[in-house]
Amino acid sequence: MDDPSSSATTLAWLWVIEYLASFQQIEPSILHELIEAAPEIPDDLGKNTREMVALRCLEDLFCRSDNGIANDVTSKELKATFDLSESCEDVLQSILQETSVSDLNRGGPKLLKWDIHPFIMHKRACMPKCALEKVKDAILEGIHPYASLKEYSELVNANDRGNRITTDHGDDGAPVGRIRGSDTDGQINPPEESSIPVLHESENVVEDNSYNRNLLHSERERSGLASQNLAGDHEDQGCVDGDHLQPQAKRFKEDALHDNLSMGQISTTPPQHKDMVEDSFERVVEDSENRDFHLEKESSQGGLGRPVENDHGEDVGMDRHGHRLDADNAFQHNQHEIAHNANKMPLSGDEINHAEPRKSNAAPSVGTSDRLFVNGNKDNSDHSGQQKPSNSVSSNGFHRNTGADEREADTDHLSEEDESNESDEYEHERVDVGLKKSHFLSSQYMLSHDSLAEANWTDQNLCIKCRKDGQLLVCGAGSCSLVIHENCLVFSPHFDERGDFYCPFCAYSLAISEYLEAKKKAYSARKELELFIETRQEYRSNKDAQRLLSKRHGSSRQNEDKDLLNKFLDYENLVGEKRKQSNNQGQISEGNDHRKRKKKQVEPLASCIGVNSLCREEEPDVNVSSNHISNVEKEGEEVVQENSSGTELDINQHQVSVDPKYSVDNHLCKEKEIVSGSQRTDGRRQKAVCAISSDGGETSGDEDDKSISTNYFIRFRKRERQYTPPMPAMPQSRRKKVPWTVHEEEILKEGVQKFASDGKYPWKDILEYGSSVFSNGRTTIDLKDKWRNMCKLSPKSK
DNA sequence: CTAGGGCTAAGG
DNA sequence: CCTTAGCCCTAG
Repeated sequence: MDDPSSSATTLAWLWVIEYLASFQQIEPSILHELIEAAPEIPDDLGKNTREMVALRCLEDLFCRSDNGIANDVTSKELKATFDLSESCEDVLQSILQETSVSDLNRGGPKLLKWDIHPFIMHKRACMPKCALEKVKDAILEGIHPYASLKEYSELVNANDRGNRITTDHGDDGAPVGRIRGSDTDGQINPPEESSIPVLHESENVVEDNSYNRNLLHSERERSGLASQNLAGDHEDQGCVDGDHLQPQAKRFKEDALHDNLSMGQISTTPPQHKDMVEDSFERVVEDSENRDFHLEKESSQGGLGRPVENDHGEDVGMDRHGHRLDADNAFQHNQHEIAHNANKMPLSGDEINHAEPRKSNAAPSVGTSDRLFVNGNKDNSDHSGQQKPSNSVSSNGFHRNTGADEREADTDHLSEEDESNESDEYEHERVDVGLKKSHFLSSQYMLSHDSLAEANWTDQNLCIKCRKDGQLLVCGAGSCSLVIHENCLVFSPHFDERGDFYCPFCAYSLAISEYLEAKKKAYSARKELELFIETRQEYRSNKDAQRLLSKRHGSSRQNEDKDLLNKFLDYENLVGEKRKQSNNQGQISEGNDHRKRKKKQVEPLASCIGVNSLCREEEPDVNVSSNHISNVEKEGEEVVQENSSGTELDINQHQVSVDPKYSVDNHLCKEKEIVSGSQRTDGRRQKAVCAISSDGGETSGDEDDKSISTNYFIRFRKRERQYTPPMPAMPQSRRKKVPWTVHEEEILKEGVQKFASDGKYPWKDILEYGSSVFSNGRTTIDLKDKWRNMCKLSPKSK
C-alpha cells in the first residue's frame, strides 16, 4: 500500500474480482485464476472482496449441488447451521477444514452435513454493494457529467458543502428551514453499517440478487457510463426525499426501478426550491471543480491519499476528513454519506441528481414540474391538487424521514434479534420478502420482450404491474423503487400515518418489524408474568408464611386460583383492566356462607394480595385511582373480600396470593382492585383489599400510607427477582391427590413400627426412612394423615 | 414438628 | 347425601 501505484492496481483487481464474484454465473475457477493473476493483496484490503468470493464459493459448493432447496427440506436438525453473523470467509474456512478434497465436489455427501442454504441466502441478500458498483453508482449519481472518478471523490465534499451553502440561504425562505435543520442534525455522522435500515437491505437484496442484477445491470453496462452521466441514478435518494416531502397519501415518484432515469422526464424540485437548489448545486459543482478542498490534508501523501488513482487522477478512499479509508470501504463510505445526507436533507438527493444534469447541460431540461409526480409524459398539472406542500414539512424543521425511521426501527429490530431466536426466522422472512421482490421484479422485466421498451418502461417510471404511465403510487419505504398504479394493486394501498404509500413488499417488511416489536413486548410481559407466578408459588409453598394469611373459603380459593391463572396468562388483558383501591367498606363479609364457616367472617385473603401487592412498592408518584383509597390500607387493617354464595369465581379473578417473603422480608404490598362492574350487580364492591404486615402478622398499613395503586400497571419490586425460585409449573390451589400405593403403605407401616414410641410418631424420620418409596410429594403430614386413615380402617394394625 | 380438626373431590 | 381419601389449617 505504500506504493501508490501498486495500491491502485491492487484495488482495481479487488474491485474487479469482487464485482465478478457477485455474479453467480461466474465460475469460482475464473475467480481463482483472477486471484492468482492479481498482485499480492494485503490482508487489510479486500475484505469485502474476500467475502464476496467466499460467498461465491459457498454458493458454488452448495447451492448448485442441491439447488439450494434440498438442503432446506432434509432434516435440518441433523445439520450444522451457521451463525448469520459469521463471515462467509470464516464459514468457508471452517467447512474446508472439515471437508476432504474429495468431498468438495459439488454435492459431495459431506457437504450435505451443513445446512448452509439459509446462510448463503442471508449473505447474498445482505452483501453490500460491491465497490465497483458503488463507483458506478456514484458516478451515476450525476455529480459529474463526465463520470470522472475524480469528480466523484469530491462528490461527498461537494455535497456536504452544498448542504452548508444551502443552509446559508436559510433566511431566504421556508425550504431553507428544512435544509438548515438537516444540516444541523445531519452532521455527517460516520457512516455505519448498522445504520442501514432493513428496508434498504431489502433493496439491496433486490439489487444484489444475481438474477435481478444481471438484468438490471446489464442494462447499465449497455448504456455505458458516459451515456448515463446525464441521467440521475436516483436509487436511494429519490425515495428518501419523497418521504420528507410527501407526507400526503399519494406520492408520485420520479424514481423508478432503474437508474437510467431520463432527466427530461422528471422534475423533482418544487418550484419554490428550484432557485435555491440550483444555486446550491452550482456551488457544489464549483466545489467539485476546485478539488483542492478535498485533497488539502493528504495531498502530500502519496500512499493512501490516492488509493485509487486512475487515468483521471482521482482520489478515492479518503473520507471527507481526510481520513484514510479502507479501500473496499471507500466508496461504501461515500455512498453512505450520500445516502446519509439524502436522508437528513431531503433536497440533497435532488440537488445532486437533478441539479447536476441541469448544470452540466446548462439548461434545466424540465423547469418547474412538480417533483411529486411521476410525469409519465403527461401534464403534471392534473396532479397538482395532490401535491403536498413539501416544504411545509421541512420548513418546520421536521426531519422525520422514512429512511431514518426505518433505520431506527431496524436498529431496534436488530437488538431484539439478539434476544430472541424467533427474530431470526423473521429476519429470514424479511430476506425472503426481498427475494420475492427481486423475483417479482425480474419476472416483470422478463415480461418485457423488447429490451429497449424495457429500458423505457423503467426509465419512465411506469407502473411495475401494467407498465403504463399515469398517476402512480410510489413506495415510500426507504429506498424502495416500486411504482404502481393504485388500480393495479389488488387491494387498497397501504399508507402509513404520514400518508406514505407502501408497496406490498415494503408493507410486509414493515409489518414484520412491527410484529417483532409487538412480540418483544409480549415476551417481556410474559417474563414478568412468570416472575409473578413464581413468587406466588413460592408463597404457597411456604407454610409458615401461610400462617400470615387468614383462612378463607377453600372453594373460593380454588376458584380464585384458576381464575387468577387464566387472568394472568393473558397479561396484556390484565393491563387493560382497571384497578382501584377500595376502602374498608369494600369488605365483604362472607354473608351467606353456605359452607358453615361463620367463624371466619373476616379474614385476610391470602389470594388477594397477589398482583396488587406486588405492584405496589413505593410509587407515590404513580397515577392513582384514589377514589377508594381504603382506610384499611392506610390503617393497616386487614380487609376481607368475600363473595356471598359460591359464585365468587369472578370476584376472585383479581386475587392473587403473594409471596410471603415479601410480606416478611420486605414491605407489604397492598392493593385493591376494583372488580369490573360485570362481576357484580348488587353494587357491592368486590375488590379485595389486602395488606400484609412485614412482621408476618396481620395486615398493617403502616408502610403503605400512600396506598396508591397503580392503575393499570403491574410492577415488580427489585427484590422480587432476587427471591424468585425456579419457576413452578403452575400455581395450584391444592395439591393433586396422590393415592397411596400398597408399597407406600407397607413402608409406612414399617416406619411407624420402627420409629414410633410412646405414642409419638416421628413422621420426619419415617419419611426419611421410606423416602425411596414414598412419592416425591409426600410430606410428614401426609404420612400422618395416611396413618390416621390406616388406623381408622384397621385400628388393630396399629 | 406433631396432632387433630376441617375441607373437598370423587365415588357410590 | 354419605363416605372416603387425601390435602389443608392451626394450635401447641
